[in-house]
Amino acid sequence: MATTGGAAGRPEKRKAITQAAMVVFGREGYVRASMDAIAAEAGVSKRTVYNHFADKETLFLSVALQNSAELTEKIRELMAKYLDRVVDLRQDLVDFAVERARAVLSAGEHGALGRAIRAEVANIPSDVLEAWLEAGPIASMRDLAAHFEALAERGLLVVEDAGLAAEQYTLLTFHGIAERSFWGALPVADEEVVRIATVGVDAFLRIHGGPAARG
Amino acid sequence: MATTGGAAGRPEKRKAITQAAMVVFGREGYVRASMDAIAAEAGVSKRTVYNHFADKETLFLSVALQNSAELTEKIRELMAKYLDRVVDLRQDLVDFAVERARAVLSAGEHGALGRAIRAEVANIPSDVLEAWLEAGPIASMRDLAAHFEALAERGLLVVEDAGLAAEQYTLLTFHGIAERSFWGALPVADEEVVRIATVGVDAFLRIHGGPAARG
DNA sequence: GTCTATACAGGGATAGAC
DNA sequence: GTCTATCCCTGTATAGAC
Repeated sequence: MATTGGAAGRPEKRKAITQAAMVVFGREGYVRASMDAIAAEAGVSKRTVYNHFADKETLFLSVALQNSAELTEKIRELMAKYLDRVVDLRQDLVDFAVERARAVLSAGEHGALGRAIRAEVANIPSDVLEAWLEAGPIASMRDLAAHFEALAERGLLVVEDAGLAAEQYTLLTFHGIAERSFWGALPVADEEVVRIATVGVDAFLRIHGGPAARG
Repeated sequence: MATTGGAAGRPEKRKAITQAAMVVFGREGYVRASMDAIAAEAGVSKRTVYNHFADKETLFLSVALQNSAELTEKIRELMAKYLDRVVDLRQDLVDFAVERARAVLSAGEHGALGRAIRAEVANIPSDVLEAWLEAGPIASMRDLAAHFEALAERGLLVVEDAGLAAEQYTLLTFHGIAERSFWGALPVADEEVVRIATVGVDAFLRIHGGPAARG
């Protein structure tokens, strides 16, 4: 399977194509999405799509990697906003959980494409899948672990293994929401998202809450 | 979308068709799977398949419901084995988590079809989806909650809300494994499954462990 | 010289006809 | 149980337009 896209043509067209591919792949899934529909969504001719990307699979893998990098960056910003200068740990952990769920599971380009990628995992070449994991979920988990380590140094958390704490926080908050919505395929009420995040954070703090967080 | 299958024809043929459909839908996913492949796998003619099921979608939804009921029953048996007469709570919770993950995420008929269903969630009519949830994940969660309530009465667990405890146990043990394997699409080493389950149970017991479980 | 528009070849799918 | 009508998709080719 080829994994690189061509480089010819105008860059603004290329951007329109990748953007359209995210929308259509996200909406229809890989198999159902047609190159005709992507070309139409991008407002370019199909020939132009094939001028930039060798074939359907190359286009898909390309936008998958791009999407995972963008999403990691977005989550990084959310961590900077909520976890860099923590004053109310519980509230900040809840807010971060809610906003992360919104970002990752949004019906918009990010969440929908992520679902399409997960559905195709068995058909993605392993080197590309590893690159996707590394640029996406693994990178975010590392970022979160680093923040938890900093919080532990302030006595707000007690963690032997910050990576493990990051995974448990993610399971208890994010995955509860992801499962309920089938990774964004079905809508979940906002109050429900907040409720799951709050309950999850409380459970997390029972495991890893530090002395400085009590009282 | 039709949701009922026809009733004509020999029952053993019908069973061969549903079995084959689980295998092929599980292996290929809904869109890629062809009715030809299902007929061949079942060892019947395609006409026979259409004689029992109106169309591809009807067949898929039918086996989805059947699969979820079977899986719920299997998990029920696992609970009876590990959670009915608990002597070593931690060990039994770990064993149940490992066996449940094996059952649900198995590469065989059960896990693979579950992945196909999850990938198609957005295209499944909501009444069928609700029936699937009710016969599957929701039923299992209720069963688990009932067991946790019994364990709480023995002082082995402390739970205000047994349903919540069941969900947190599931998140901390099962979903950690499900996520790592993309719901069974990728293999996960047996030791890794045991490790995740053990760490998850320890975290769960920090939240909900009762006085009778300590020492 | 890249883009649009369109048409076309080749393959495979569903669903129904015989 | 085979055979086939009809449709759709991928990827290429052939025109002309800015």
